[in-house]
This record gives sequence, structure tokens and C-alpha cells, in this order.
Amino acid sequence: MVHKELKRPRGRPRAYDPDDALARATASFWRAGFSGTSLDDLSAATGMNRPSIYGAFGDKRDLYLAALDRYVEVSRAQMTAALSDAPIALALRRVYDGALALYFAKPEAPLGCFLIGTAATEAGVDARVRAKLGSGLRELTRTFEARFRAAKKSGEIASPAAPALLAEMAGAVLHSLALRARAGDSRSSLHAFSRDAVKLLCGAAPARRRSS
Amino acid sequence: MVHKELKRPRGRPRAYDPDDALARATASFWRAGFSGTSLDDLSAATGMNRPSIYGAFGDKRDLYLAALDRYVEVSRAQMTAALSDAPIALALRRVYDGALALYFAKPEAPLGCFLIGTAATEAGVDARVRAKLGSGLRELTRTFEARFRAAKKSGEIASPAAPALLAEMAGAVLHSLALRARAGDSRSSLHAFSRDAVKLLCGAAPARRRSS
DNA sequence: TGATTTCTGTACTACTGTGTACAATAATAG
DNA sequence: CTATTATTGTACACAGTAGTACAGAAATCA
Repeated sequence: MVHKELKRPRGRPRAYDPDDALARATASFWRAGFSGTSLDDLSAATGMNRPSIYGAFGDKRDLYLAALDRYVEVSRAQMTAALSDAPIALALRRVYDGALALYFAKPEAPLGCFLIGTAATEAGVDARVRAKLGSGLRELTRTFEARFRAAKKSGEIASPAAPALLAEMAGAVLHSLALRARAGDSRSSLHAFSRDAVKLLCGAAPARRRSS
Repeated sequence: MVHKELKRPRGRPRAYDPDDALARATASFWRAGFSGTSLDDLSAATGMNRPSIYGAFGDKRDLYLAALDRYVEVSRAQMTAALSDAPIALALRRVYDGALALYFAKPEAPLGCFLIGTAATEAGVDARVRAKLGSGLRELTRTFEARFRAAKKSGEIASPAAPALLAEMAGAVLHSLALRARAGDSRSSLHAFSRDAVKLLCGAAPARRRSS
């Protein structure tokens, strides 16, 4: 963001940063869901007045869909980074640690995963949300599967289970962490669960570090 | 329709069956969530007019909390029945099959689990909902754990993993099924996943599977 | 400078949603 | 039959909500 304004557009400049505003709108939706968040809430959170919101993002539903897209994109990037350049067990631990850091980012109330915490409800009435939720989750599973496949090939995995199954199980653990975080389970208990789950899925033997 | 009434109360008789009305209200909330369901929706679904709803259940939030309680109660009964009097692998398959039957009960749109589909969102803003969601999920895990503990004792389980971990994993599979059902995954793919997961958790022969 | 463009802020409309007042209704009790 | 009690149905009050019209403001362009 150093060299940003190469050419300023014609009219009055925006009083907000679109990406920052979308992040703040996401945070609002994250807390209360789509239906539970009003435009006044969004206006207060983003600092934008209503006409600016409409001008920038369209109506409330468009804004929510944009927030979903952004979340999926950020999650994918974070997960890909966590999974690369590490033994499978460490990689999985990094994925789960990163997820928990996100789910417990706000100290006042645990949020869990944005998709599970808000899109799952909206999926019941909005096919577009359901499609985004489904594709987001499936992509996540595919990413796990690719990593398990590689691990299997390189002999990291003791379990005889197929990579596709291990990927679905690893995804299930992530879903469970997300849900239970929002349900009020303690971070430490979820952390412990994630550690044990990794051992179970990757084989009880420690990958490259002493087992604890 | 008419049961044997012991003694009719004094005033004008109710035009509705409270338990049936609660079930119908649950179905409405299930589709659109708490905030997405209006009192007009609830009135139409239950056949009760608004004052009758207030008289019978209190306000909208009270009604939703009652729906949650009812759902947890029904789920517990169904799960307990599925887990009893069967080898662990069969018992787990019955639990998952029963869950999928519930999640896909409506042909027009997959609903998934009522808790995950609606309470997870509301938990972000309502501590009572969060508490009910949390206790409901934990009780479920405890039920799994008791069954795994018994299975371990009787030698049904090959895996060296602790019953508590296996229970959390079995719960995670259930959470994942519930979520993915609402996200639009096919029933058959979820059924296949549940079967393979049971094999993995109960320590049966490895499965060769393809991703779908 | 003045014209043009684009965004901002206020105010407003139209609608939806929750909760309630009150009279009518349908039963029982004496 | 009359009094009493509990529920129903209509109608309404009132707040919240989504979306928009329009004038003013802040920039560029010629």
C-alpha cells in the first residue's frame, strides 16, 4: 500500500477504505448474523453512511456475500500458508492453531468461524449463501486432501486410511472446533482436542518432535 | 386428534395442541433462524394468532428457547436409543443414519441440525442460547464417550486412543455431517463419509475411497 | 476560474416486525 | 340461566429497518 494513488479519480474522494470497511462489516455480521445485523449497525461499524454503503457494495445482501467471499479468500490463504513447508503433523497443528486464534480473536465473545457462525443459518433461505458455504467447505477439504496425499506418498502417515477420508476427518475436526468455540467451550480444551486429533489422524508416533 | 381429557379446565378451550405448535414453530426457526423468522411466520406455521402464542410460550425468544430445549431432548432420546443394544460400529452407524434422516427430512431444502443451523448464529449475541448450545453439544459428546468407554472395556475397539478422544472425534463427524448437509452436500456423500469414519474410529479394515 | 464529477450527509418514505388492548367467544360452575 | 374463566381474533401502537432523493461538499479538468 505504499504506491497507491497513481491516478486519483475525478470526483470527491472516498472517506473510507473499501477493504477496511468490508473487514469491519464482516466483523458485524460475524457477531449477529445476516438477519441480526442492521444497516445502522453496519453504518456504525464501517463509519460509512448508508448511501455510501449502497454505492460501494450494493444492498445488504450483496455486502454480506462480499464479506463471505473475502473470508473464504483469507482463510484459504492462511490455510495454504500453514500447510506448506512442514511435516504433516506440524502443518495440521498450525492450521488448527491459526483457526483457534481467529475464533477467539475477540476477548468479549468467542466468534468461531464466520461461515459456520453465520452462513450456515443463512444457507437455509438463500441459495447463493448455501453455494458459497458449500464450495468454501469443499475447497478446504480438497486442500487437506492434497496435503494428506503428499504425506502418504512420502511415508509420513502411518494410518492405512485413504487421504480423502483423512481429509474429511481433518475437516470435521476443524468444523467441530469452529462450532464449539462459538458454543462457549474453552480455548484450552479445544486446543487439547486438536492436538490429540492430529496424533490420531497422523499416527500416534511423533512426527519430528518429542511427543508430550 | 382427541385424547381422553381428565378434566377440562374452566374457560374457552385451546384451539391448538401446545406440543404440536412447538414442533411447527421449531420447523420455522429451523429454516430461517431466529432473526429470520417473524411472528407472522410463526403464527402461520402454528395456526395460532399472536396473543395465543404469547399466552402459551411468552415472547419470541422464549419460544425459541423452548424449541431448543425440545430439540435437545428429542435428539438425546434418539441418540440414546441408537447407541444401545448393538456393537459399537453398528451403534454409531445408526446414530449417523438417524441424524442424516433428520437433516434431510424436508425434500425442498436440506436443514442440517437445528442447533448448528440456527443456535450457532444466535449464540453470538445471546448468552442463554450459547449456554444451551454448549450444554447440548457437550452432553452429546459425553454420551458418545460412555459408549466408547464400554466398548473399550469389552474389547470392541482396536484403536489405542482414549475413549474421550474417540468421543470427540465421533462428535466432530456428527458436527461435520450437520454442517455439510446444510451447505448442500449430497446425502449419499455424507452417508459414505459416515461409514468410513466409523471404520476409522472403531478400528476396522482400511477403506479405499475416492473423493467425490 | 468555472464546469464537471463523485462522494457525503441529512432527511425522508414505505414497510416490516414486535408486542398489547380489548371485545367477542366458548367453555365450566352453581 | 347467570356468573365466571380462559382463550381467540381484530385492531392497533410504536419502534426498527431497508432503501432512496436531494442538496451540499470536495476533488479534478479545461
